[in-house]
Amino acid sequence: MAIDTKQTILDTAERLISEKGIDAVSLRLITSEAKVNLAAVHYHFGSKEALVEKVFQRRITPVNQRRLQMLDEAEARTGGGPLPVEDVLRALIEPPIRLYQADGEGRRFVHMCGRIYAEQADYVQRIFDDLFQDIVARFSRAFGRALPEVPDVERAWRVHFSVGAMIHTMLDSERIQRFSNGLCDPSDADGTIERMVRFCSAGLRAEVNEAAAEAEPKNVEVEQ
Amino acid sequence: MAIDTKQTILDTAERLISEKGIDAVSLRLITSEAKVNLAAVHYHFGSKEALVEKVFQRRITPVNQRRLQMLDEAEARTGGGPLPVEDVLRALIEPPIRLYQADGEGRRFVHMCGRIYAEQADYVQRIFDDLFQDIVARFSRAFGRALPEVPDVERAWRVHFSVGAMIHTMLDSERIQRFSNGLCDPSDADGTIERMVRFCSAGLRAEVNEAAAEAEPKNVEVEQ
DNA sequence: GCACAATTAAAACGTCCGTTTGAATCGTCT
DNA sequence: AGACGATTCAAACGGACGTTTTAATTGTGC
Repeated sequence: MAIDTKQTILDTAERLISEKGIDAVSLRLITSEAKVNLAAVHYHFGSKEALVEKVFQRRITPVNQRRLQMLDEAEARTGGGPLPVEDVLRALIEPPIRLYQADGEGRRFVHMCGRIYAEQADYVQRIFDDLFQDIVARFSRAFGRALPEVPDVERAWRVHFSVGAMIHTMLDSERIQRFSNGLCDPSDADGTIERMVRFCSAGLRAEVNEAAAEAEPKNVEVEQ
Repeated sequence: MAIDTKQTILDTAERLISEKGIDAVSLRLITSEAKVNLAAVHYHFGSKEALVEKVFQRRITPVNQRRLQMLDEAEARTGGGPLPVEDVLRALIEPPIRLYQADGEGRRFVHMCGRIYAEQADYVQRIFDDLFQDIVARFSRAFGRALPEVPDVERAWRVHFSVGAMIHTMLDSERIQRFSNGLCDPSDADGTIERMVRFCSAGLRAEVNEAAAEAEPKNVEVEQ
């Protein structure tokens, strides 16, 4: 049946890509493990690129929807008052990390997400940027509201660092277990989320280094 | 002349890998841009893997030496007293980031470093782990000395987050320029370093969430 | 039950890859 | 000058890849 073939390909591709990366996984490997014909990928998806996009989009869409929903809820909770930066961070971090704990499927996706973010191929970058355009815009504004006392430049850098901590944890959650001699348990989603929120909120709210801030005001062209 | 060929291959490979990633760069591309014969790679290096290792090792070795040297200096400065976490962070972060500002070569290497760290192939992971074994050990101890009040588990997580911020900045330094509409200048090494140190030190020193810390003490097997 | 579209199947296509081969060339020393 | 190791070169090898083609099979509406 068609739907089963399509689903099986998607599931198998997701699993293999999350384990090995996009380049290292051939269509022949995917189709042989999925027990479907090699040509089925092109029949159902058109190309490997389109398959990769579908695999990624299928999972990231609900994650990003949940992110926006949590941000909406956080903003609704505050009314017009100050927006706690912890809430913004949680909205950004919790949906993907929570998946890691959920089941094997979720864990696979989180790995794949990190892998894809780190991927260098142009078409992957394009897929990524397309799917994250709204998220970037909404969260940039939210962090601005949550941290009005932090200058724009500093805030942009610190959000960048926070995203780095998140991506790195998603991509490399096993490495921390190895490097910490098993002390840290990356499958503890609640703990991971709370620790990351704690770490990033402290970093985001740190006092601004005045010396560095004053050294900055050379005119910077704002593009686009 | 032999040395020139070898150097040219190394330089060209470094440039191309930093731009496109390992998998996306073929030996044919490297040798054609370097204007040397295809077989020269195998003559001088033995294999593509060995070339990649050499390319990476050539640059990372002095970086890691400088890191250890800065850590030594920081520890010498304190005598037996408390070790400022900012000094440890600076020893970790400054050597690679400083390269970014230095010249085109350095910038290329920093990109490549981020790319390689994110690479999924097994042999790349092996190269990386080999070259970083000492660094991991020394810095783990240094962070322990600098943050005795932070429990081991929390500190391991926070160092992991800090490394994530660093890797992400090394890998994706252009993305912050784009996302911040040109506000942030990744070629300002001093600013980048100070901001990252500020961010990470605040995160590393944040108060430990007691609820999370108390939820933790299930017995965790320490492997190896 | 038949016609027709949707799907699956097997095989081949052309391309690019890392690697190897064997001869030609270069540099250096006697 | 001649010999010999070091290096360069053109060419080919075998394999893997994404994609395409063409035929067989299946499912569905009349």
